[in-house]
Amino acid sequence: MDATQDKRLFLIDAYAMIFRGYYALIRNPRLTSKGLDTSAIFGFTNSLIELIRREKPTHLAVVFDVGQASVRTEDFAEYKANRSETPEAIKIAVPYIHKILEAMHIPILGVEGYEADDVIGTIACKAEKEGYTTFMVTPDKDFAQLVTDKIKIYKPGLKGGDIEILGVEEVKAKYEIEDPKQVIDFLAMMGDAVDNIPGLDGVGEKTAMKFLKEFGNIETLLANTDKLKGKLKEKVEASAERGILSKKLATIICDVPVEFHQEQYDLETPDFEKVKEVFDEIEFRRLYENLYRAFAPAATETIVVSEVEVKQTSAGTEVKGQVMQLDLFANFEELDQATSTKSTIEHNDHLYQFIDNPKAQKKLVDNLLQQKVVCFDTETTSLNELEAELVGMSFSYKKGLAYYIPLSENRDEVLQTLEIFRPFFEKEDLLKIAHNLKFDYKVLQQYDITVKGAMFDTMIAHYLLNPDGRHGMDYLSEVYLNYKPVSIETIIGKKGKNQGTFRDADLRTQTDYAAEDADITFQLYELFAPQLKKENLEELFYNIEMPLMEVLAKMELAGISLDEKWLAQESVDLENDLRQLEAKIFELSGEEFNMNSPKQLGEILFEKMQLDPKAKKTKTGQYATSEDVLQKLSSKHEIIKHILEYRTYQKLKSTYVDALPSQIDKTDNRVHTNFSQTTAATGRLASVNPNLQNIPIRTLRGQQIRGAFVSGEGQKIISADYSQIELRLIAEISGEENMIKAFQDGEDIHASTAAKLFKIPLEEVSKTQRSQAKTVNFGIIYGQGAFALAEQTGLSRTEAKQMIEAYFETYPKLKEYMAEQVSKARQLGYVETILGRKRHLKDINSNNFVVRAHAERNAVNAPVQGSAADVVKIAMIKIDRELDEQQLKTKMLLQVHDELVFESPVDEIEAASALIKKEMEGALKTQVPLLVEIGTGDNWLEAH
DNA sequence: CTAGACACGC
DNA sequence: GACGTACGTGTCTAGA
Repeated sequence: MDATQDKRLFLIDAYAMIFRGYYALIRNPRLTSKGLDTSAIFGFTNSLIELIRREKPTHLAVVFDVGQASVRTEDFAEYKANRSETPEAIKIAVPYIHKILEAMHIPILGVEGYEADDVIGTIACKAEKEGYTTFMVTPDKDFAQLVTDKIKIYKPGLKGGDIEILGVEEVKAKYEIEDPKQVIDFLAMMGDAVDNIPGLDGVGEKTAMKFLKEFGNIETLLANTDKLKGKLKEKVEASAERGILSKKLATIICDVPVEFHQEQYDLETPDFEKVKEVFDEIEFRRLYENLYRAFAPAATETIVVSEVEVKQTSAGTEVKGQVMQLDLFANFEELDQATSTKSTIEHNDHLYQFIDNPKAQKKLVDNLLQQKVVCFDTETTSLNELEAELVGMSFSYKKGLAYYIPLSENRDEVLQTLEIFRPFFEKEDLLKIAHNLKFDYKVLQQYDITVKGAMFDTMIAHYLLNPDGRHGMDYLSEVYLNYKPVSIETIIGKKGKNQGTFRDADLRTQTDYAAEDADITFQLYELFAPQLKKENLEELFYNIEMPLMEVLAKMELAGISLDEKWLAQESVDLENDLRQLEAKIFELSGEEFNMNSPKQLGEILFEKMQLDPKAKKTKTGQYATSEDVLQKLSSKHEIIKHILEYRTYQKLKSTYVDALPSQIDKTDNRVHTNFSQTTAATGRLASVNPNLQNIPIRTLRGQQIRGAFVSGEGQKIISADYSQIELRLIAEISGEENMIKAFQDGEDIHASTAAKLFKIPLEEVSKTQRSQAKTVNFGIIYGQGAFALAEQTGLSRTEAKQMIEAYFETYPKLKEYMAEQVSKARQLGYVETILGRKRHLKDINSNNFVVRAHAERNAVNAPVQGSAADVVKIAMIKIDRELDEQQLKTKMLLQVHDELVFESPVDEIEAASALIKKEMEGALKTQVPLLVEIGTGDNWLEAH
């Protein structure tokens, strides 16, 4: 700003502002520190800083009344007597304010015997001759101060926003007068010129206005009282003296002995250190940051942030920070409310700020659109995306710098604000980072915003880097950034019925939390992105997991319909069956007990009934009563089969029949599961809330529950299943020709395996032999040993061992492959899938047999299970794209590891089925054909 | 409120 | 000689 062109002198009436600040604030909970009421200090200082920030004065001084105003001493006697005692807080405030002003290098003026008004008026007159525009900063509404055309009244608003600036023109217009000095006559008449001095009796605002027009000033009025009538005449004449006194007291004396040396008033940069000392003493935190911002270099909209140095040491990450020079919005006039809120500038490592002004928000978006990489985060009222209402959004594209956009409770207003941000979310070549992006994606989708283009989920990134670990942001921050973020629970309360929502928090708290999340996530991105590249995981990340995230989001939002009527009836039926079984069991055991307690059941079976003298116990000393244990006892007592049946029904009822209806979303009557992309270490998905990946299928009664998953009106369910995908993939990966050939010839793989194992023609394979071969096939996939095999097949240990040997003879490459995986794990510490998904096996060299054996089994299993997961994921992405491309309305609803479930309008079932089968079978180029079995029906059971 | 036992899926 | 298939989630009980 060029001072020679625009010389703006601000003169503050100190006591007036201190009083005003005090009275404005005492209505609020008191600002105290060390037991002192700091309202007056805060009110004044806050207004001062706000003034500097907004107006950028070139010159500034604060004027105090000093001593008795001797010029008016006599007149003051009565005037003062009517004043109430100065509040203690104001007496305390003055010395602190002096200290603050000194530290800020702001001149303190005052002339013995004169009021601040007089001093200001005199200086203003002198400054005018030097070409200044002078602003008298005062909360008073008397315009007697308007001693010259050049002076303006600057009346700061209570909350910083509603300032009022009154110059001559404004005053003339307001009072419809020629000479602004007439205002004092007006005020003297109605008694509003000086505190506690009433004006003329019987004269209010309207009468005063009339008198002003008729007589011009108070003296003329009083000289012509004969023109008045009745009571009014009497009253005015009687109170004439007071009116004159009032005018006299309010008239500014413009010849105070004070010089105006402009250089004395130059606004200088404060001594921040000193100010901070004072602020620290009275515990003003936010004010310091505001002060800092107020003095930030003007006229720049770019971020000037000094770099923060990060040092990795053995003790952890060391962050050395510099002060942020400036934020985005310095000198941005429209930004009324966009004050920075983070109080930790003393840490010098970050700047968090909220922006609630649409113009400023647009500015921010302009800025975001110029970035290549931006991190964002949404804050909502709920973790359930369907219920969640947006409370705010935060953005960060530079470490230590983040913005928070608070959003209205009114949905229409939120939609308006989101329109401003739409270009950001939709920009293709802008990498949008978030932690658990699927959540934000779904929430925004509910507001008609589709996040498009390049995306980066730091949670998924970490999952690929370390699939076994935890991936929560707080955890990652502590581990990788050595920083413990503000816990959400400190804001909204502990989990439970009394937990509030993010909306209940005040804006400053919201800003701190939300901005921090965006900042941290951005920093995690900076760490993880290069690591993904280094570990060759970029392809998997950008081409599989991130696109899959979108597919999953769509599936979850779609949900699936349930036959509630059937479930309700089934609940009743199951309950009846359970009560009958229970009665039977109690009768047989001769005692009533809690059937749902394995502990009680064990005691009944093994102590009271003595069904097995060598009963197995669990590690806690309880009797084991799991299914396999009971199964072996079934011949001993009739009660066992009832118990097993009871258990099955109890499970069906509690987990499915009763639980599922409670998960139905009220708005669309469908259940919306969540597919977790980061929990299964092998690369599989997991389904939660509810888990729709473990809906019964094996037992007849269990199967009926699948029947309750129904298609909507005019639609059918399509279910597509990979046939033996894991076995096919292990054949493929190991290059085992015998197995590959069997698959290529379309043989029944288990029968084929049995034929080879038992060296008999395929046609002669018995049911038992096929079943045994099947068990071995699965055992191989899981790295099972002879002992477990024997247990499952009923063979002896030796027989089982022989069978495994025979198996490896049949499929020699398989044996090789398994050994290779283990040795690869030993050397590299990890194994990987066909797409390079890694699983780290730190226990592979353990001396503990059990631990090591576990790791070895993982070494074999992880690539197989993981590769199968990869293939299904590829298929899902391709199907989603094709459906979109061909504009089909068929929707993917569920994924159950090797099965995909769709809902398809009746008229496109054939097209959709063909498309699905094609994409699934062609997901990966393999020697071994991938076979998909597909079916349709009115519900999931029929489709199978 | 947590750990353990159990049962469902692939 | 040990050793008991992988990966998950949800429900319930018991005990602190």
